Amino acid sequence: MPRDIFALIDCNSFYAACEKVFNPHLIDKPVGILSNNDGIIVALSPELKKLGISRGDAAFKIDKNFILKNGIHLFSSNYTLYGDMSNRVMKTLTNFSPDIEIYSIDEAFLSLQGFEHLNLTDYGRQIKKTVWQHTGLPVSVGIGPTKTLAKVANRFAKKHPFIEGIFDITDHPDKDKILRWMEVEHIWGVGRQYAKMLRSNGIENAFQLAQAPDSWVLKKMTIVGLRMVKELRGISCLDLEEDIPAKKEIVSSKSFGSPVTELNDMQEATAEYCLRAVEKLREEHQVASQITVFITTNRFKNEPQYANYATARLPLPSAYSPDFLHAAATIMKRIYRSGYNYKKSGVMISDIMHQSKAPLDFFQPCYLDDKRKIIMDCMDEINEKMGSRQLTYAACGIKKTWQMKRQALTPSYTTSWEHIPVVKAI
DNA sequence: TCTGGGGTCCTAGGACCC
DNA sequence: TCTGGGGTCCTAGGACCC
Repeated sequence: MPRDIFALIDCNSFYAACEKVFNPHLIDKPVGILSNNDGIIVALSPELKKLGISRGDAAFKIDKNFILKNGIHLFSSNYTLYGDMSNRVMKTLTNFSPDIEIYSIDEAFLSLQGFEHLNLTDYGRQIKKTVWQHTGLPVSVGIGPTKTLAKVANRFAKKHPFIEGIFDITDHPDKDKILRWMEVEHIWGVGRQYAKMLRSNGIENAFQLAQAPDSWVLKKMTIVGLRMVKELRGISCLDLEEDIPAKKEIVSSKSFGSPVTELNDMQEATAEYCLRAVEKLREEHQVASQITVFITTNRFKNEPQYANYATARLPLPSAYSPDFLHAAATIMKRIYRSGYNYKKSGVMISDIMHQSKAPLDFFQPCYLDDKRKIIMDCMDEINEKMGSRQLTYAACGIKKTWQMKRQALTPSYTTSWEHIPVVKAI
């Protein structure tokens, strides 16, 4: 069995880079992308990082004069745009290997097994160049015998401009040195808690972690941690996952643009999230029979706090929006208490199965067995063509005082005819 | 004034059954 | 005084990822 070879391709500052593609005057400018409700910075261009801004900083805390003086541009997050750009990147990557795992919106693993006769660093360079030509997005390429080492190589490539964004750690003479350079908190699979634990046990970098005894790692970090440590040693434990597994739960939740106090508003907002969740369910051709609704106040505020949730089961698995809207409204009535400033609500759909496996029932209307599916398909099609929520339910309300703030949203350049960029002859 | 949203996996412990 | 033990299923909580 030949050993595995993985490449991890990762877009640099993805959200900020997407904005720059369609706003060329932003190139070399500090750009930041905001979370929902324009609350915090979730993505930043290198130029913004250099000014001392970090992921997680509150947007309003950045001084207005500082923004003007440094030519900083902050945008609301435009997931429609980023999702579409992501598809273009992934489509390009499929030209470079038949085996691809789309790991996140801005990352993919490729298997390069069978490509060993090539100079893989050159191949990585070709990948980078092609993605740039097709999309205008810069990527980094890390190559290694395990996914975890490919991640290490990718980070090394990103942090060392002189190697131009491509690094192959396989059989590299400085491998140990690089593992020593890799601090534990940056290893894939080590988060805040584990990093703290490891450091308090004198383990500060990937090299030291790779030396730790199996039994100790197993005890402290479960089987997941042990797999990761083996991968650092060059033993591949994580396979490429090419088939996108069916979702086991679907969540839709959002913070409100401003605090909500009334039951009616809570129900409307939650109906909106519920609708989105069931839409996602239908996109995957699935049905579900369980719904959970949760609500919470703002835990950062010094005021009375309340959080609650409850679950309901549908008599039969369904993907018919009104089934879920009805259940959600009933749950909300049960868990809502007046006298609080609510910050957020959400809907989780679980107990999911493919629609072809849904049981039928002679005595009750079933999703696939009557007009319900036809109505849903029709609604989805109209909304797809005419813009989302052209056709919706009154349960979602009209005033929508709770709607999130997005004051600096860029156009949907690639997915809306109205927003498509126009080239003008001068 | 702010502090996102959407997922997965693993483990421990309780309920229940035989 | 002693009050099994093993298996399965479910849930909550904790860790991680982007």
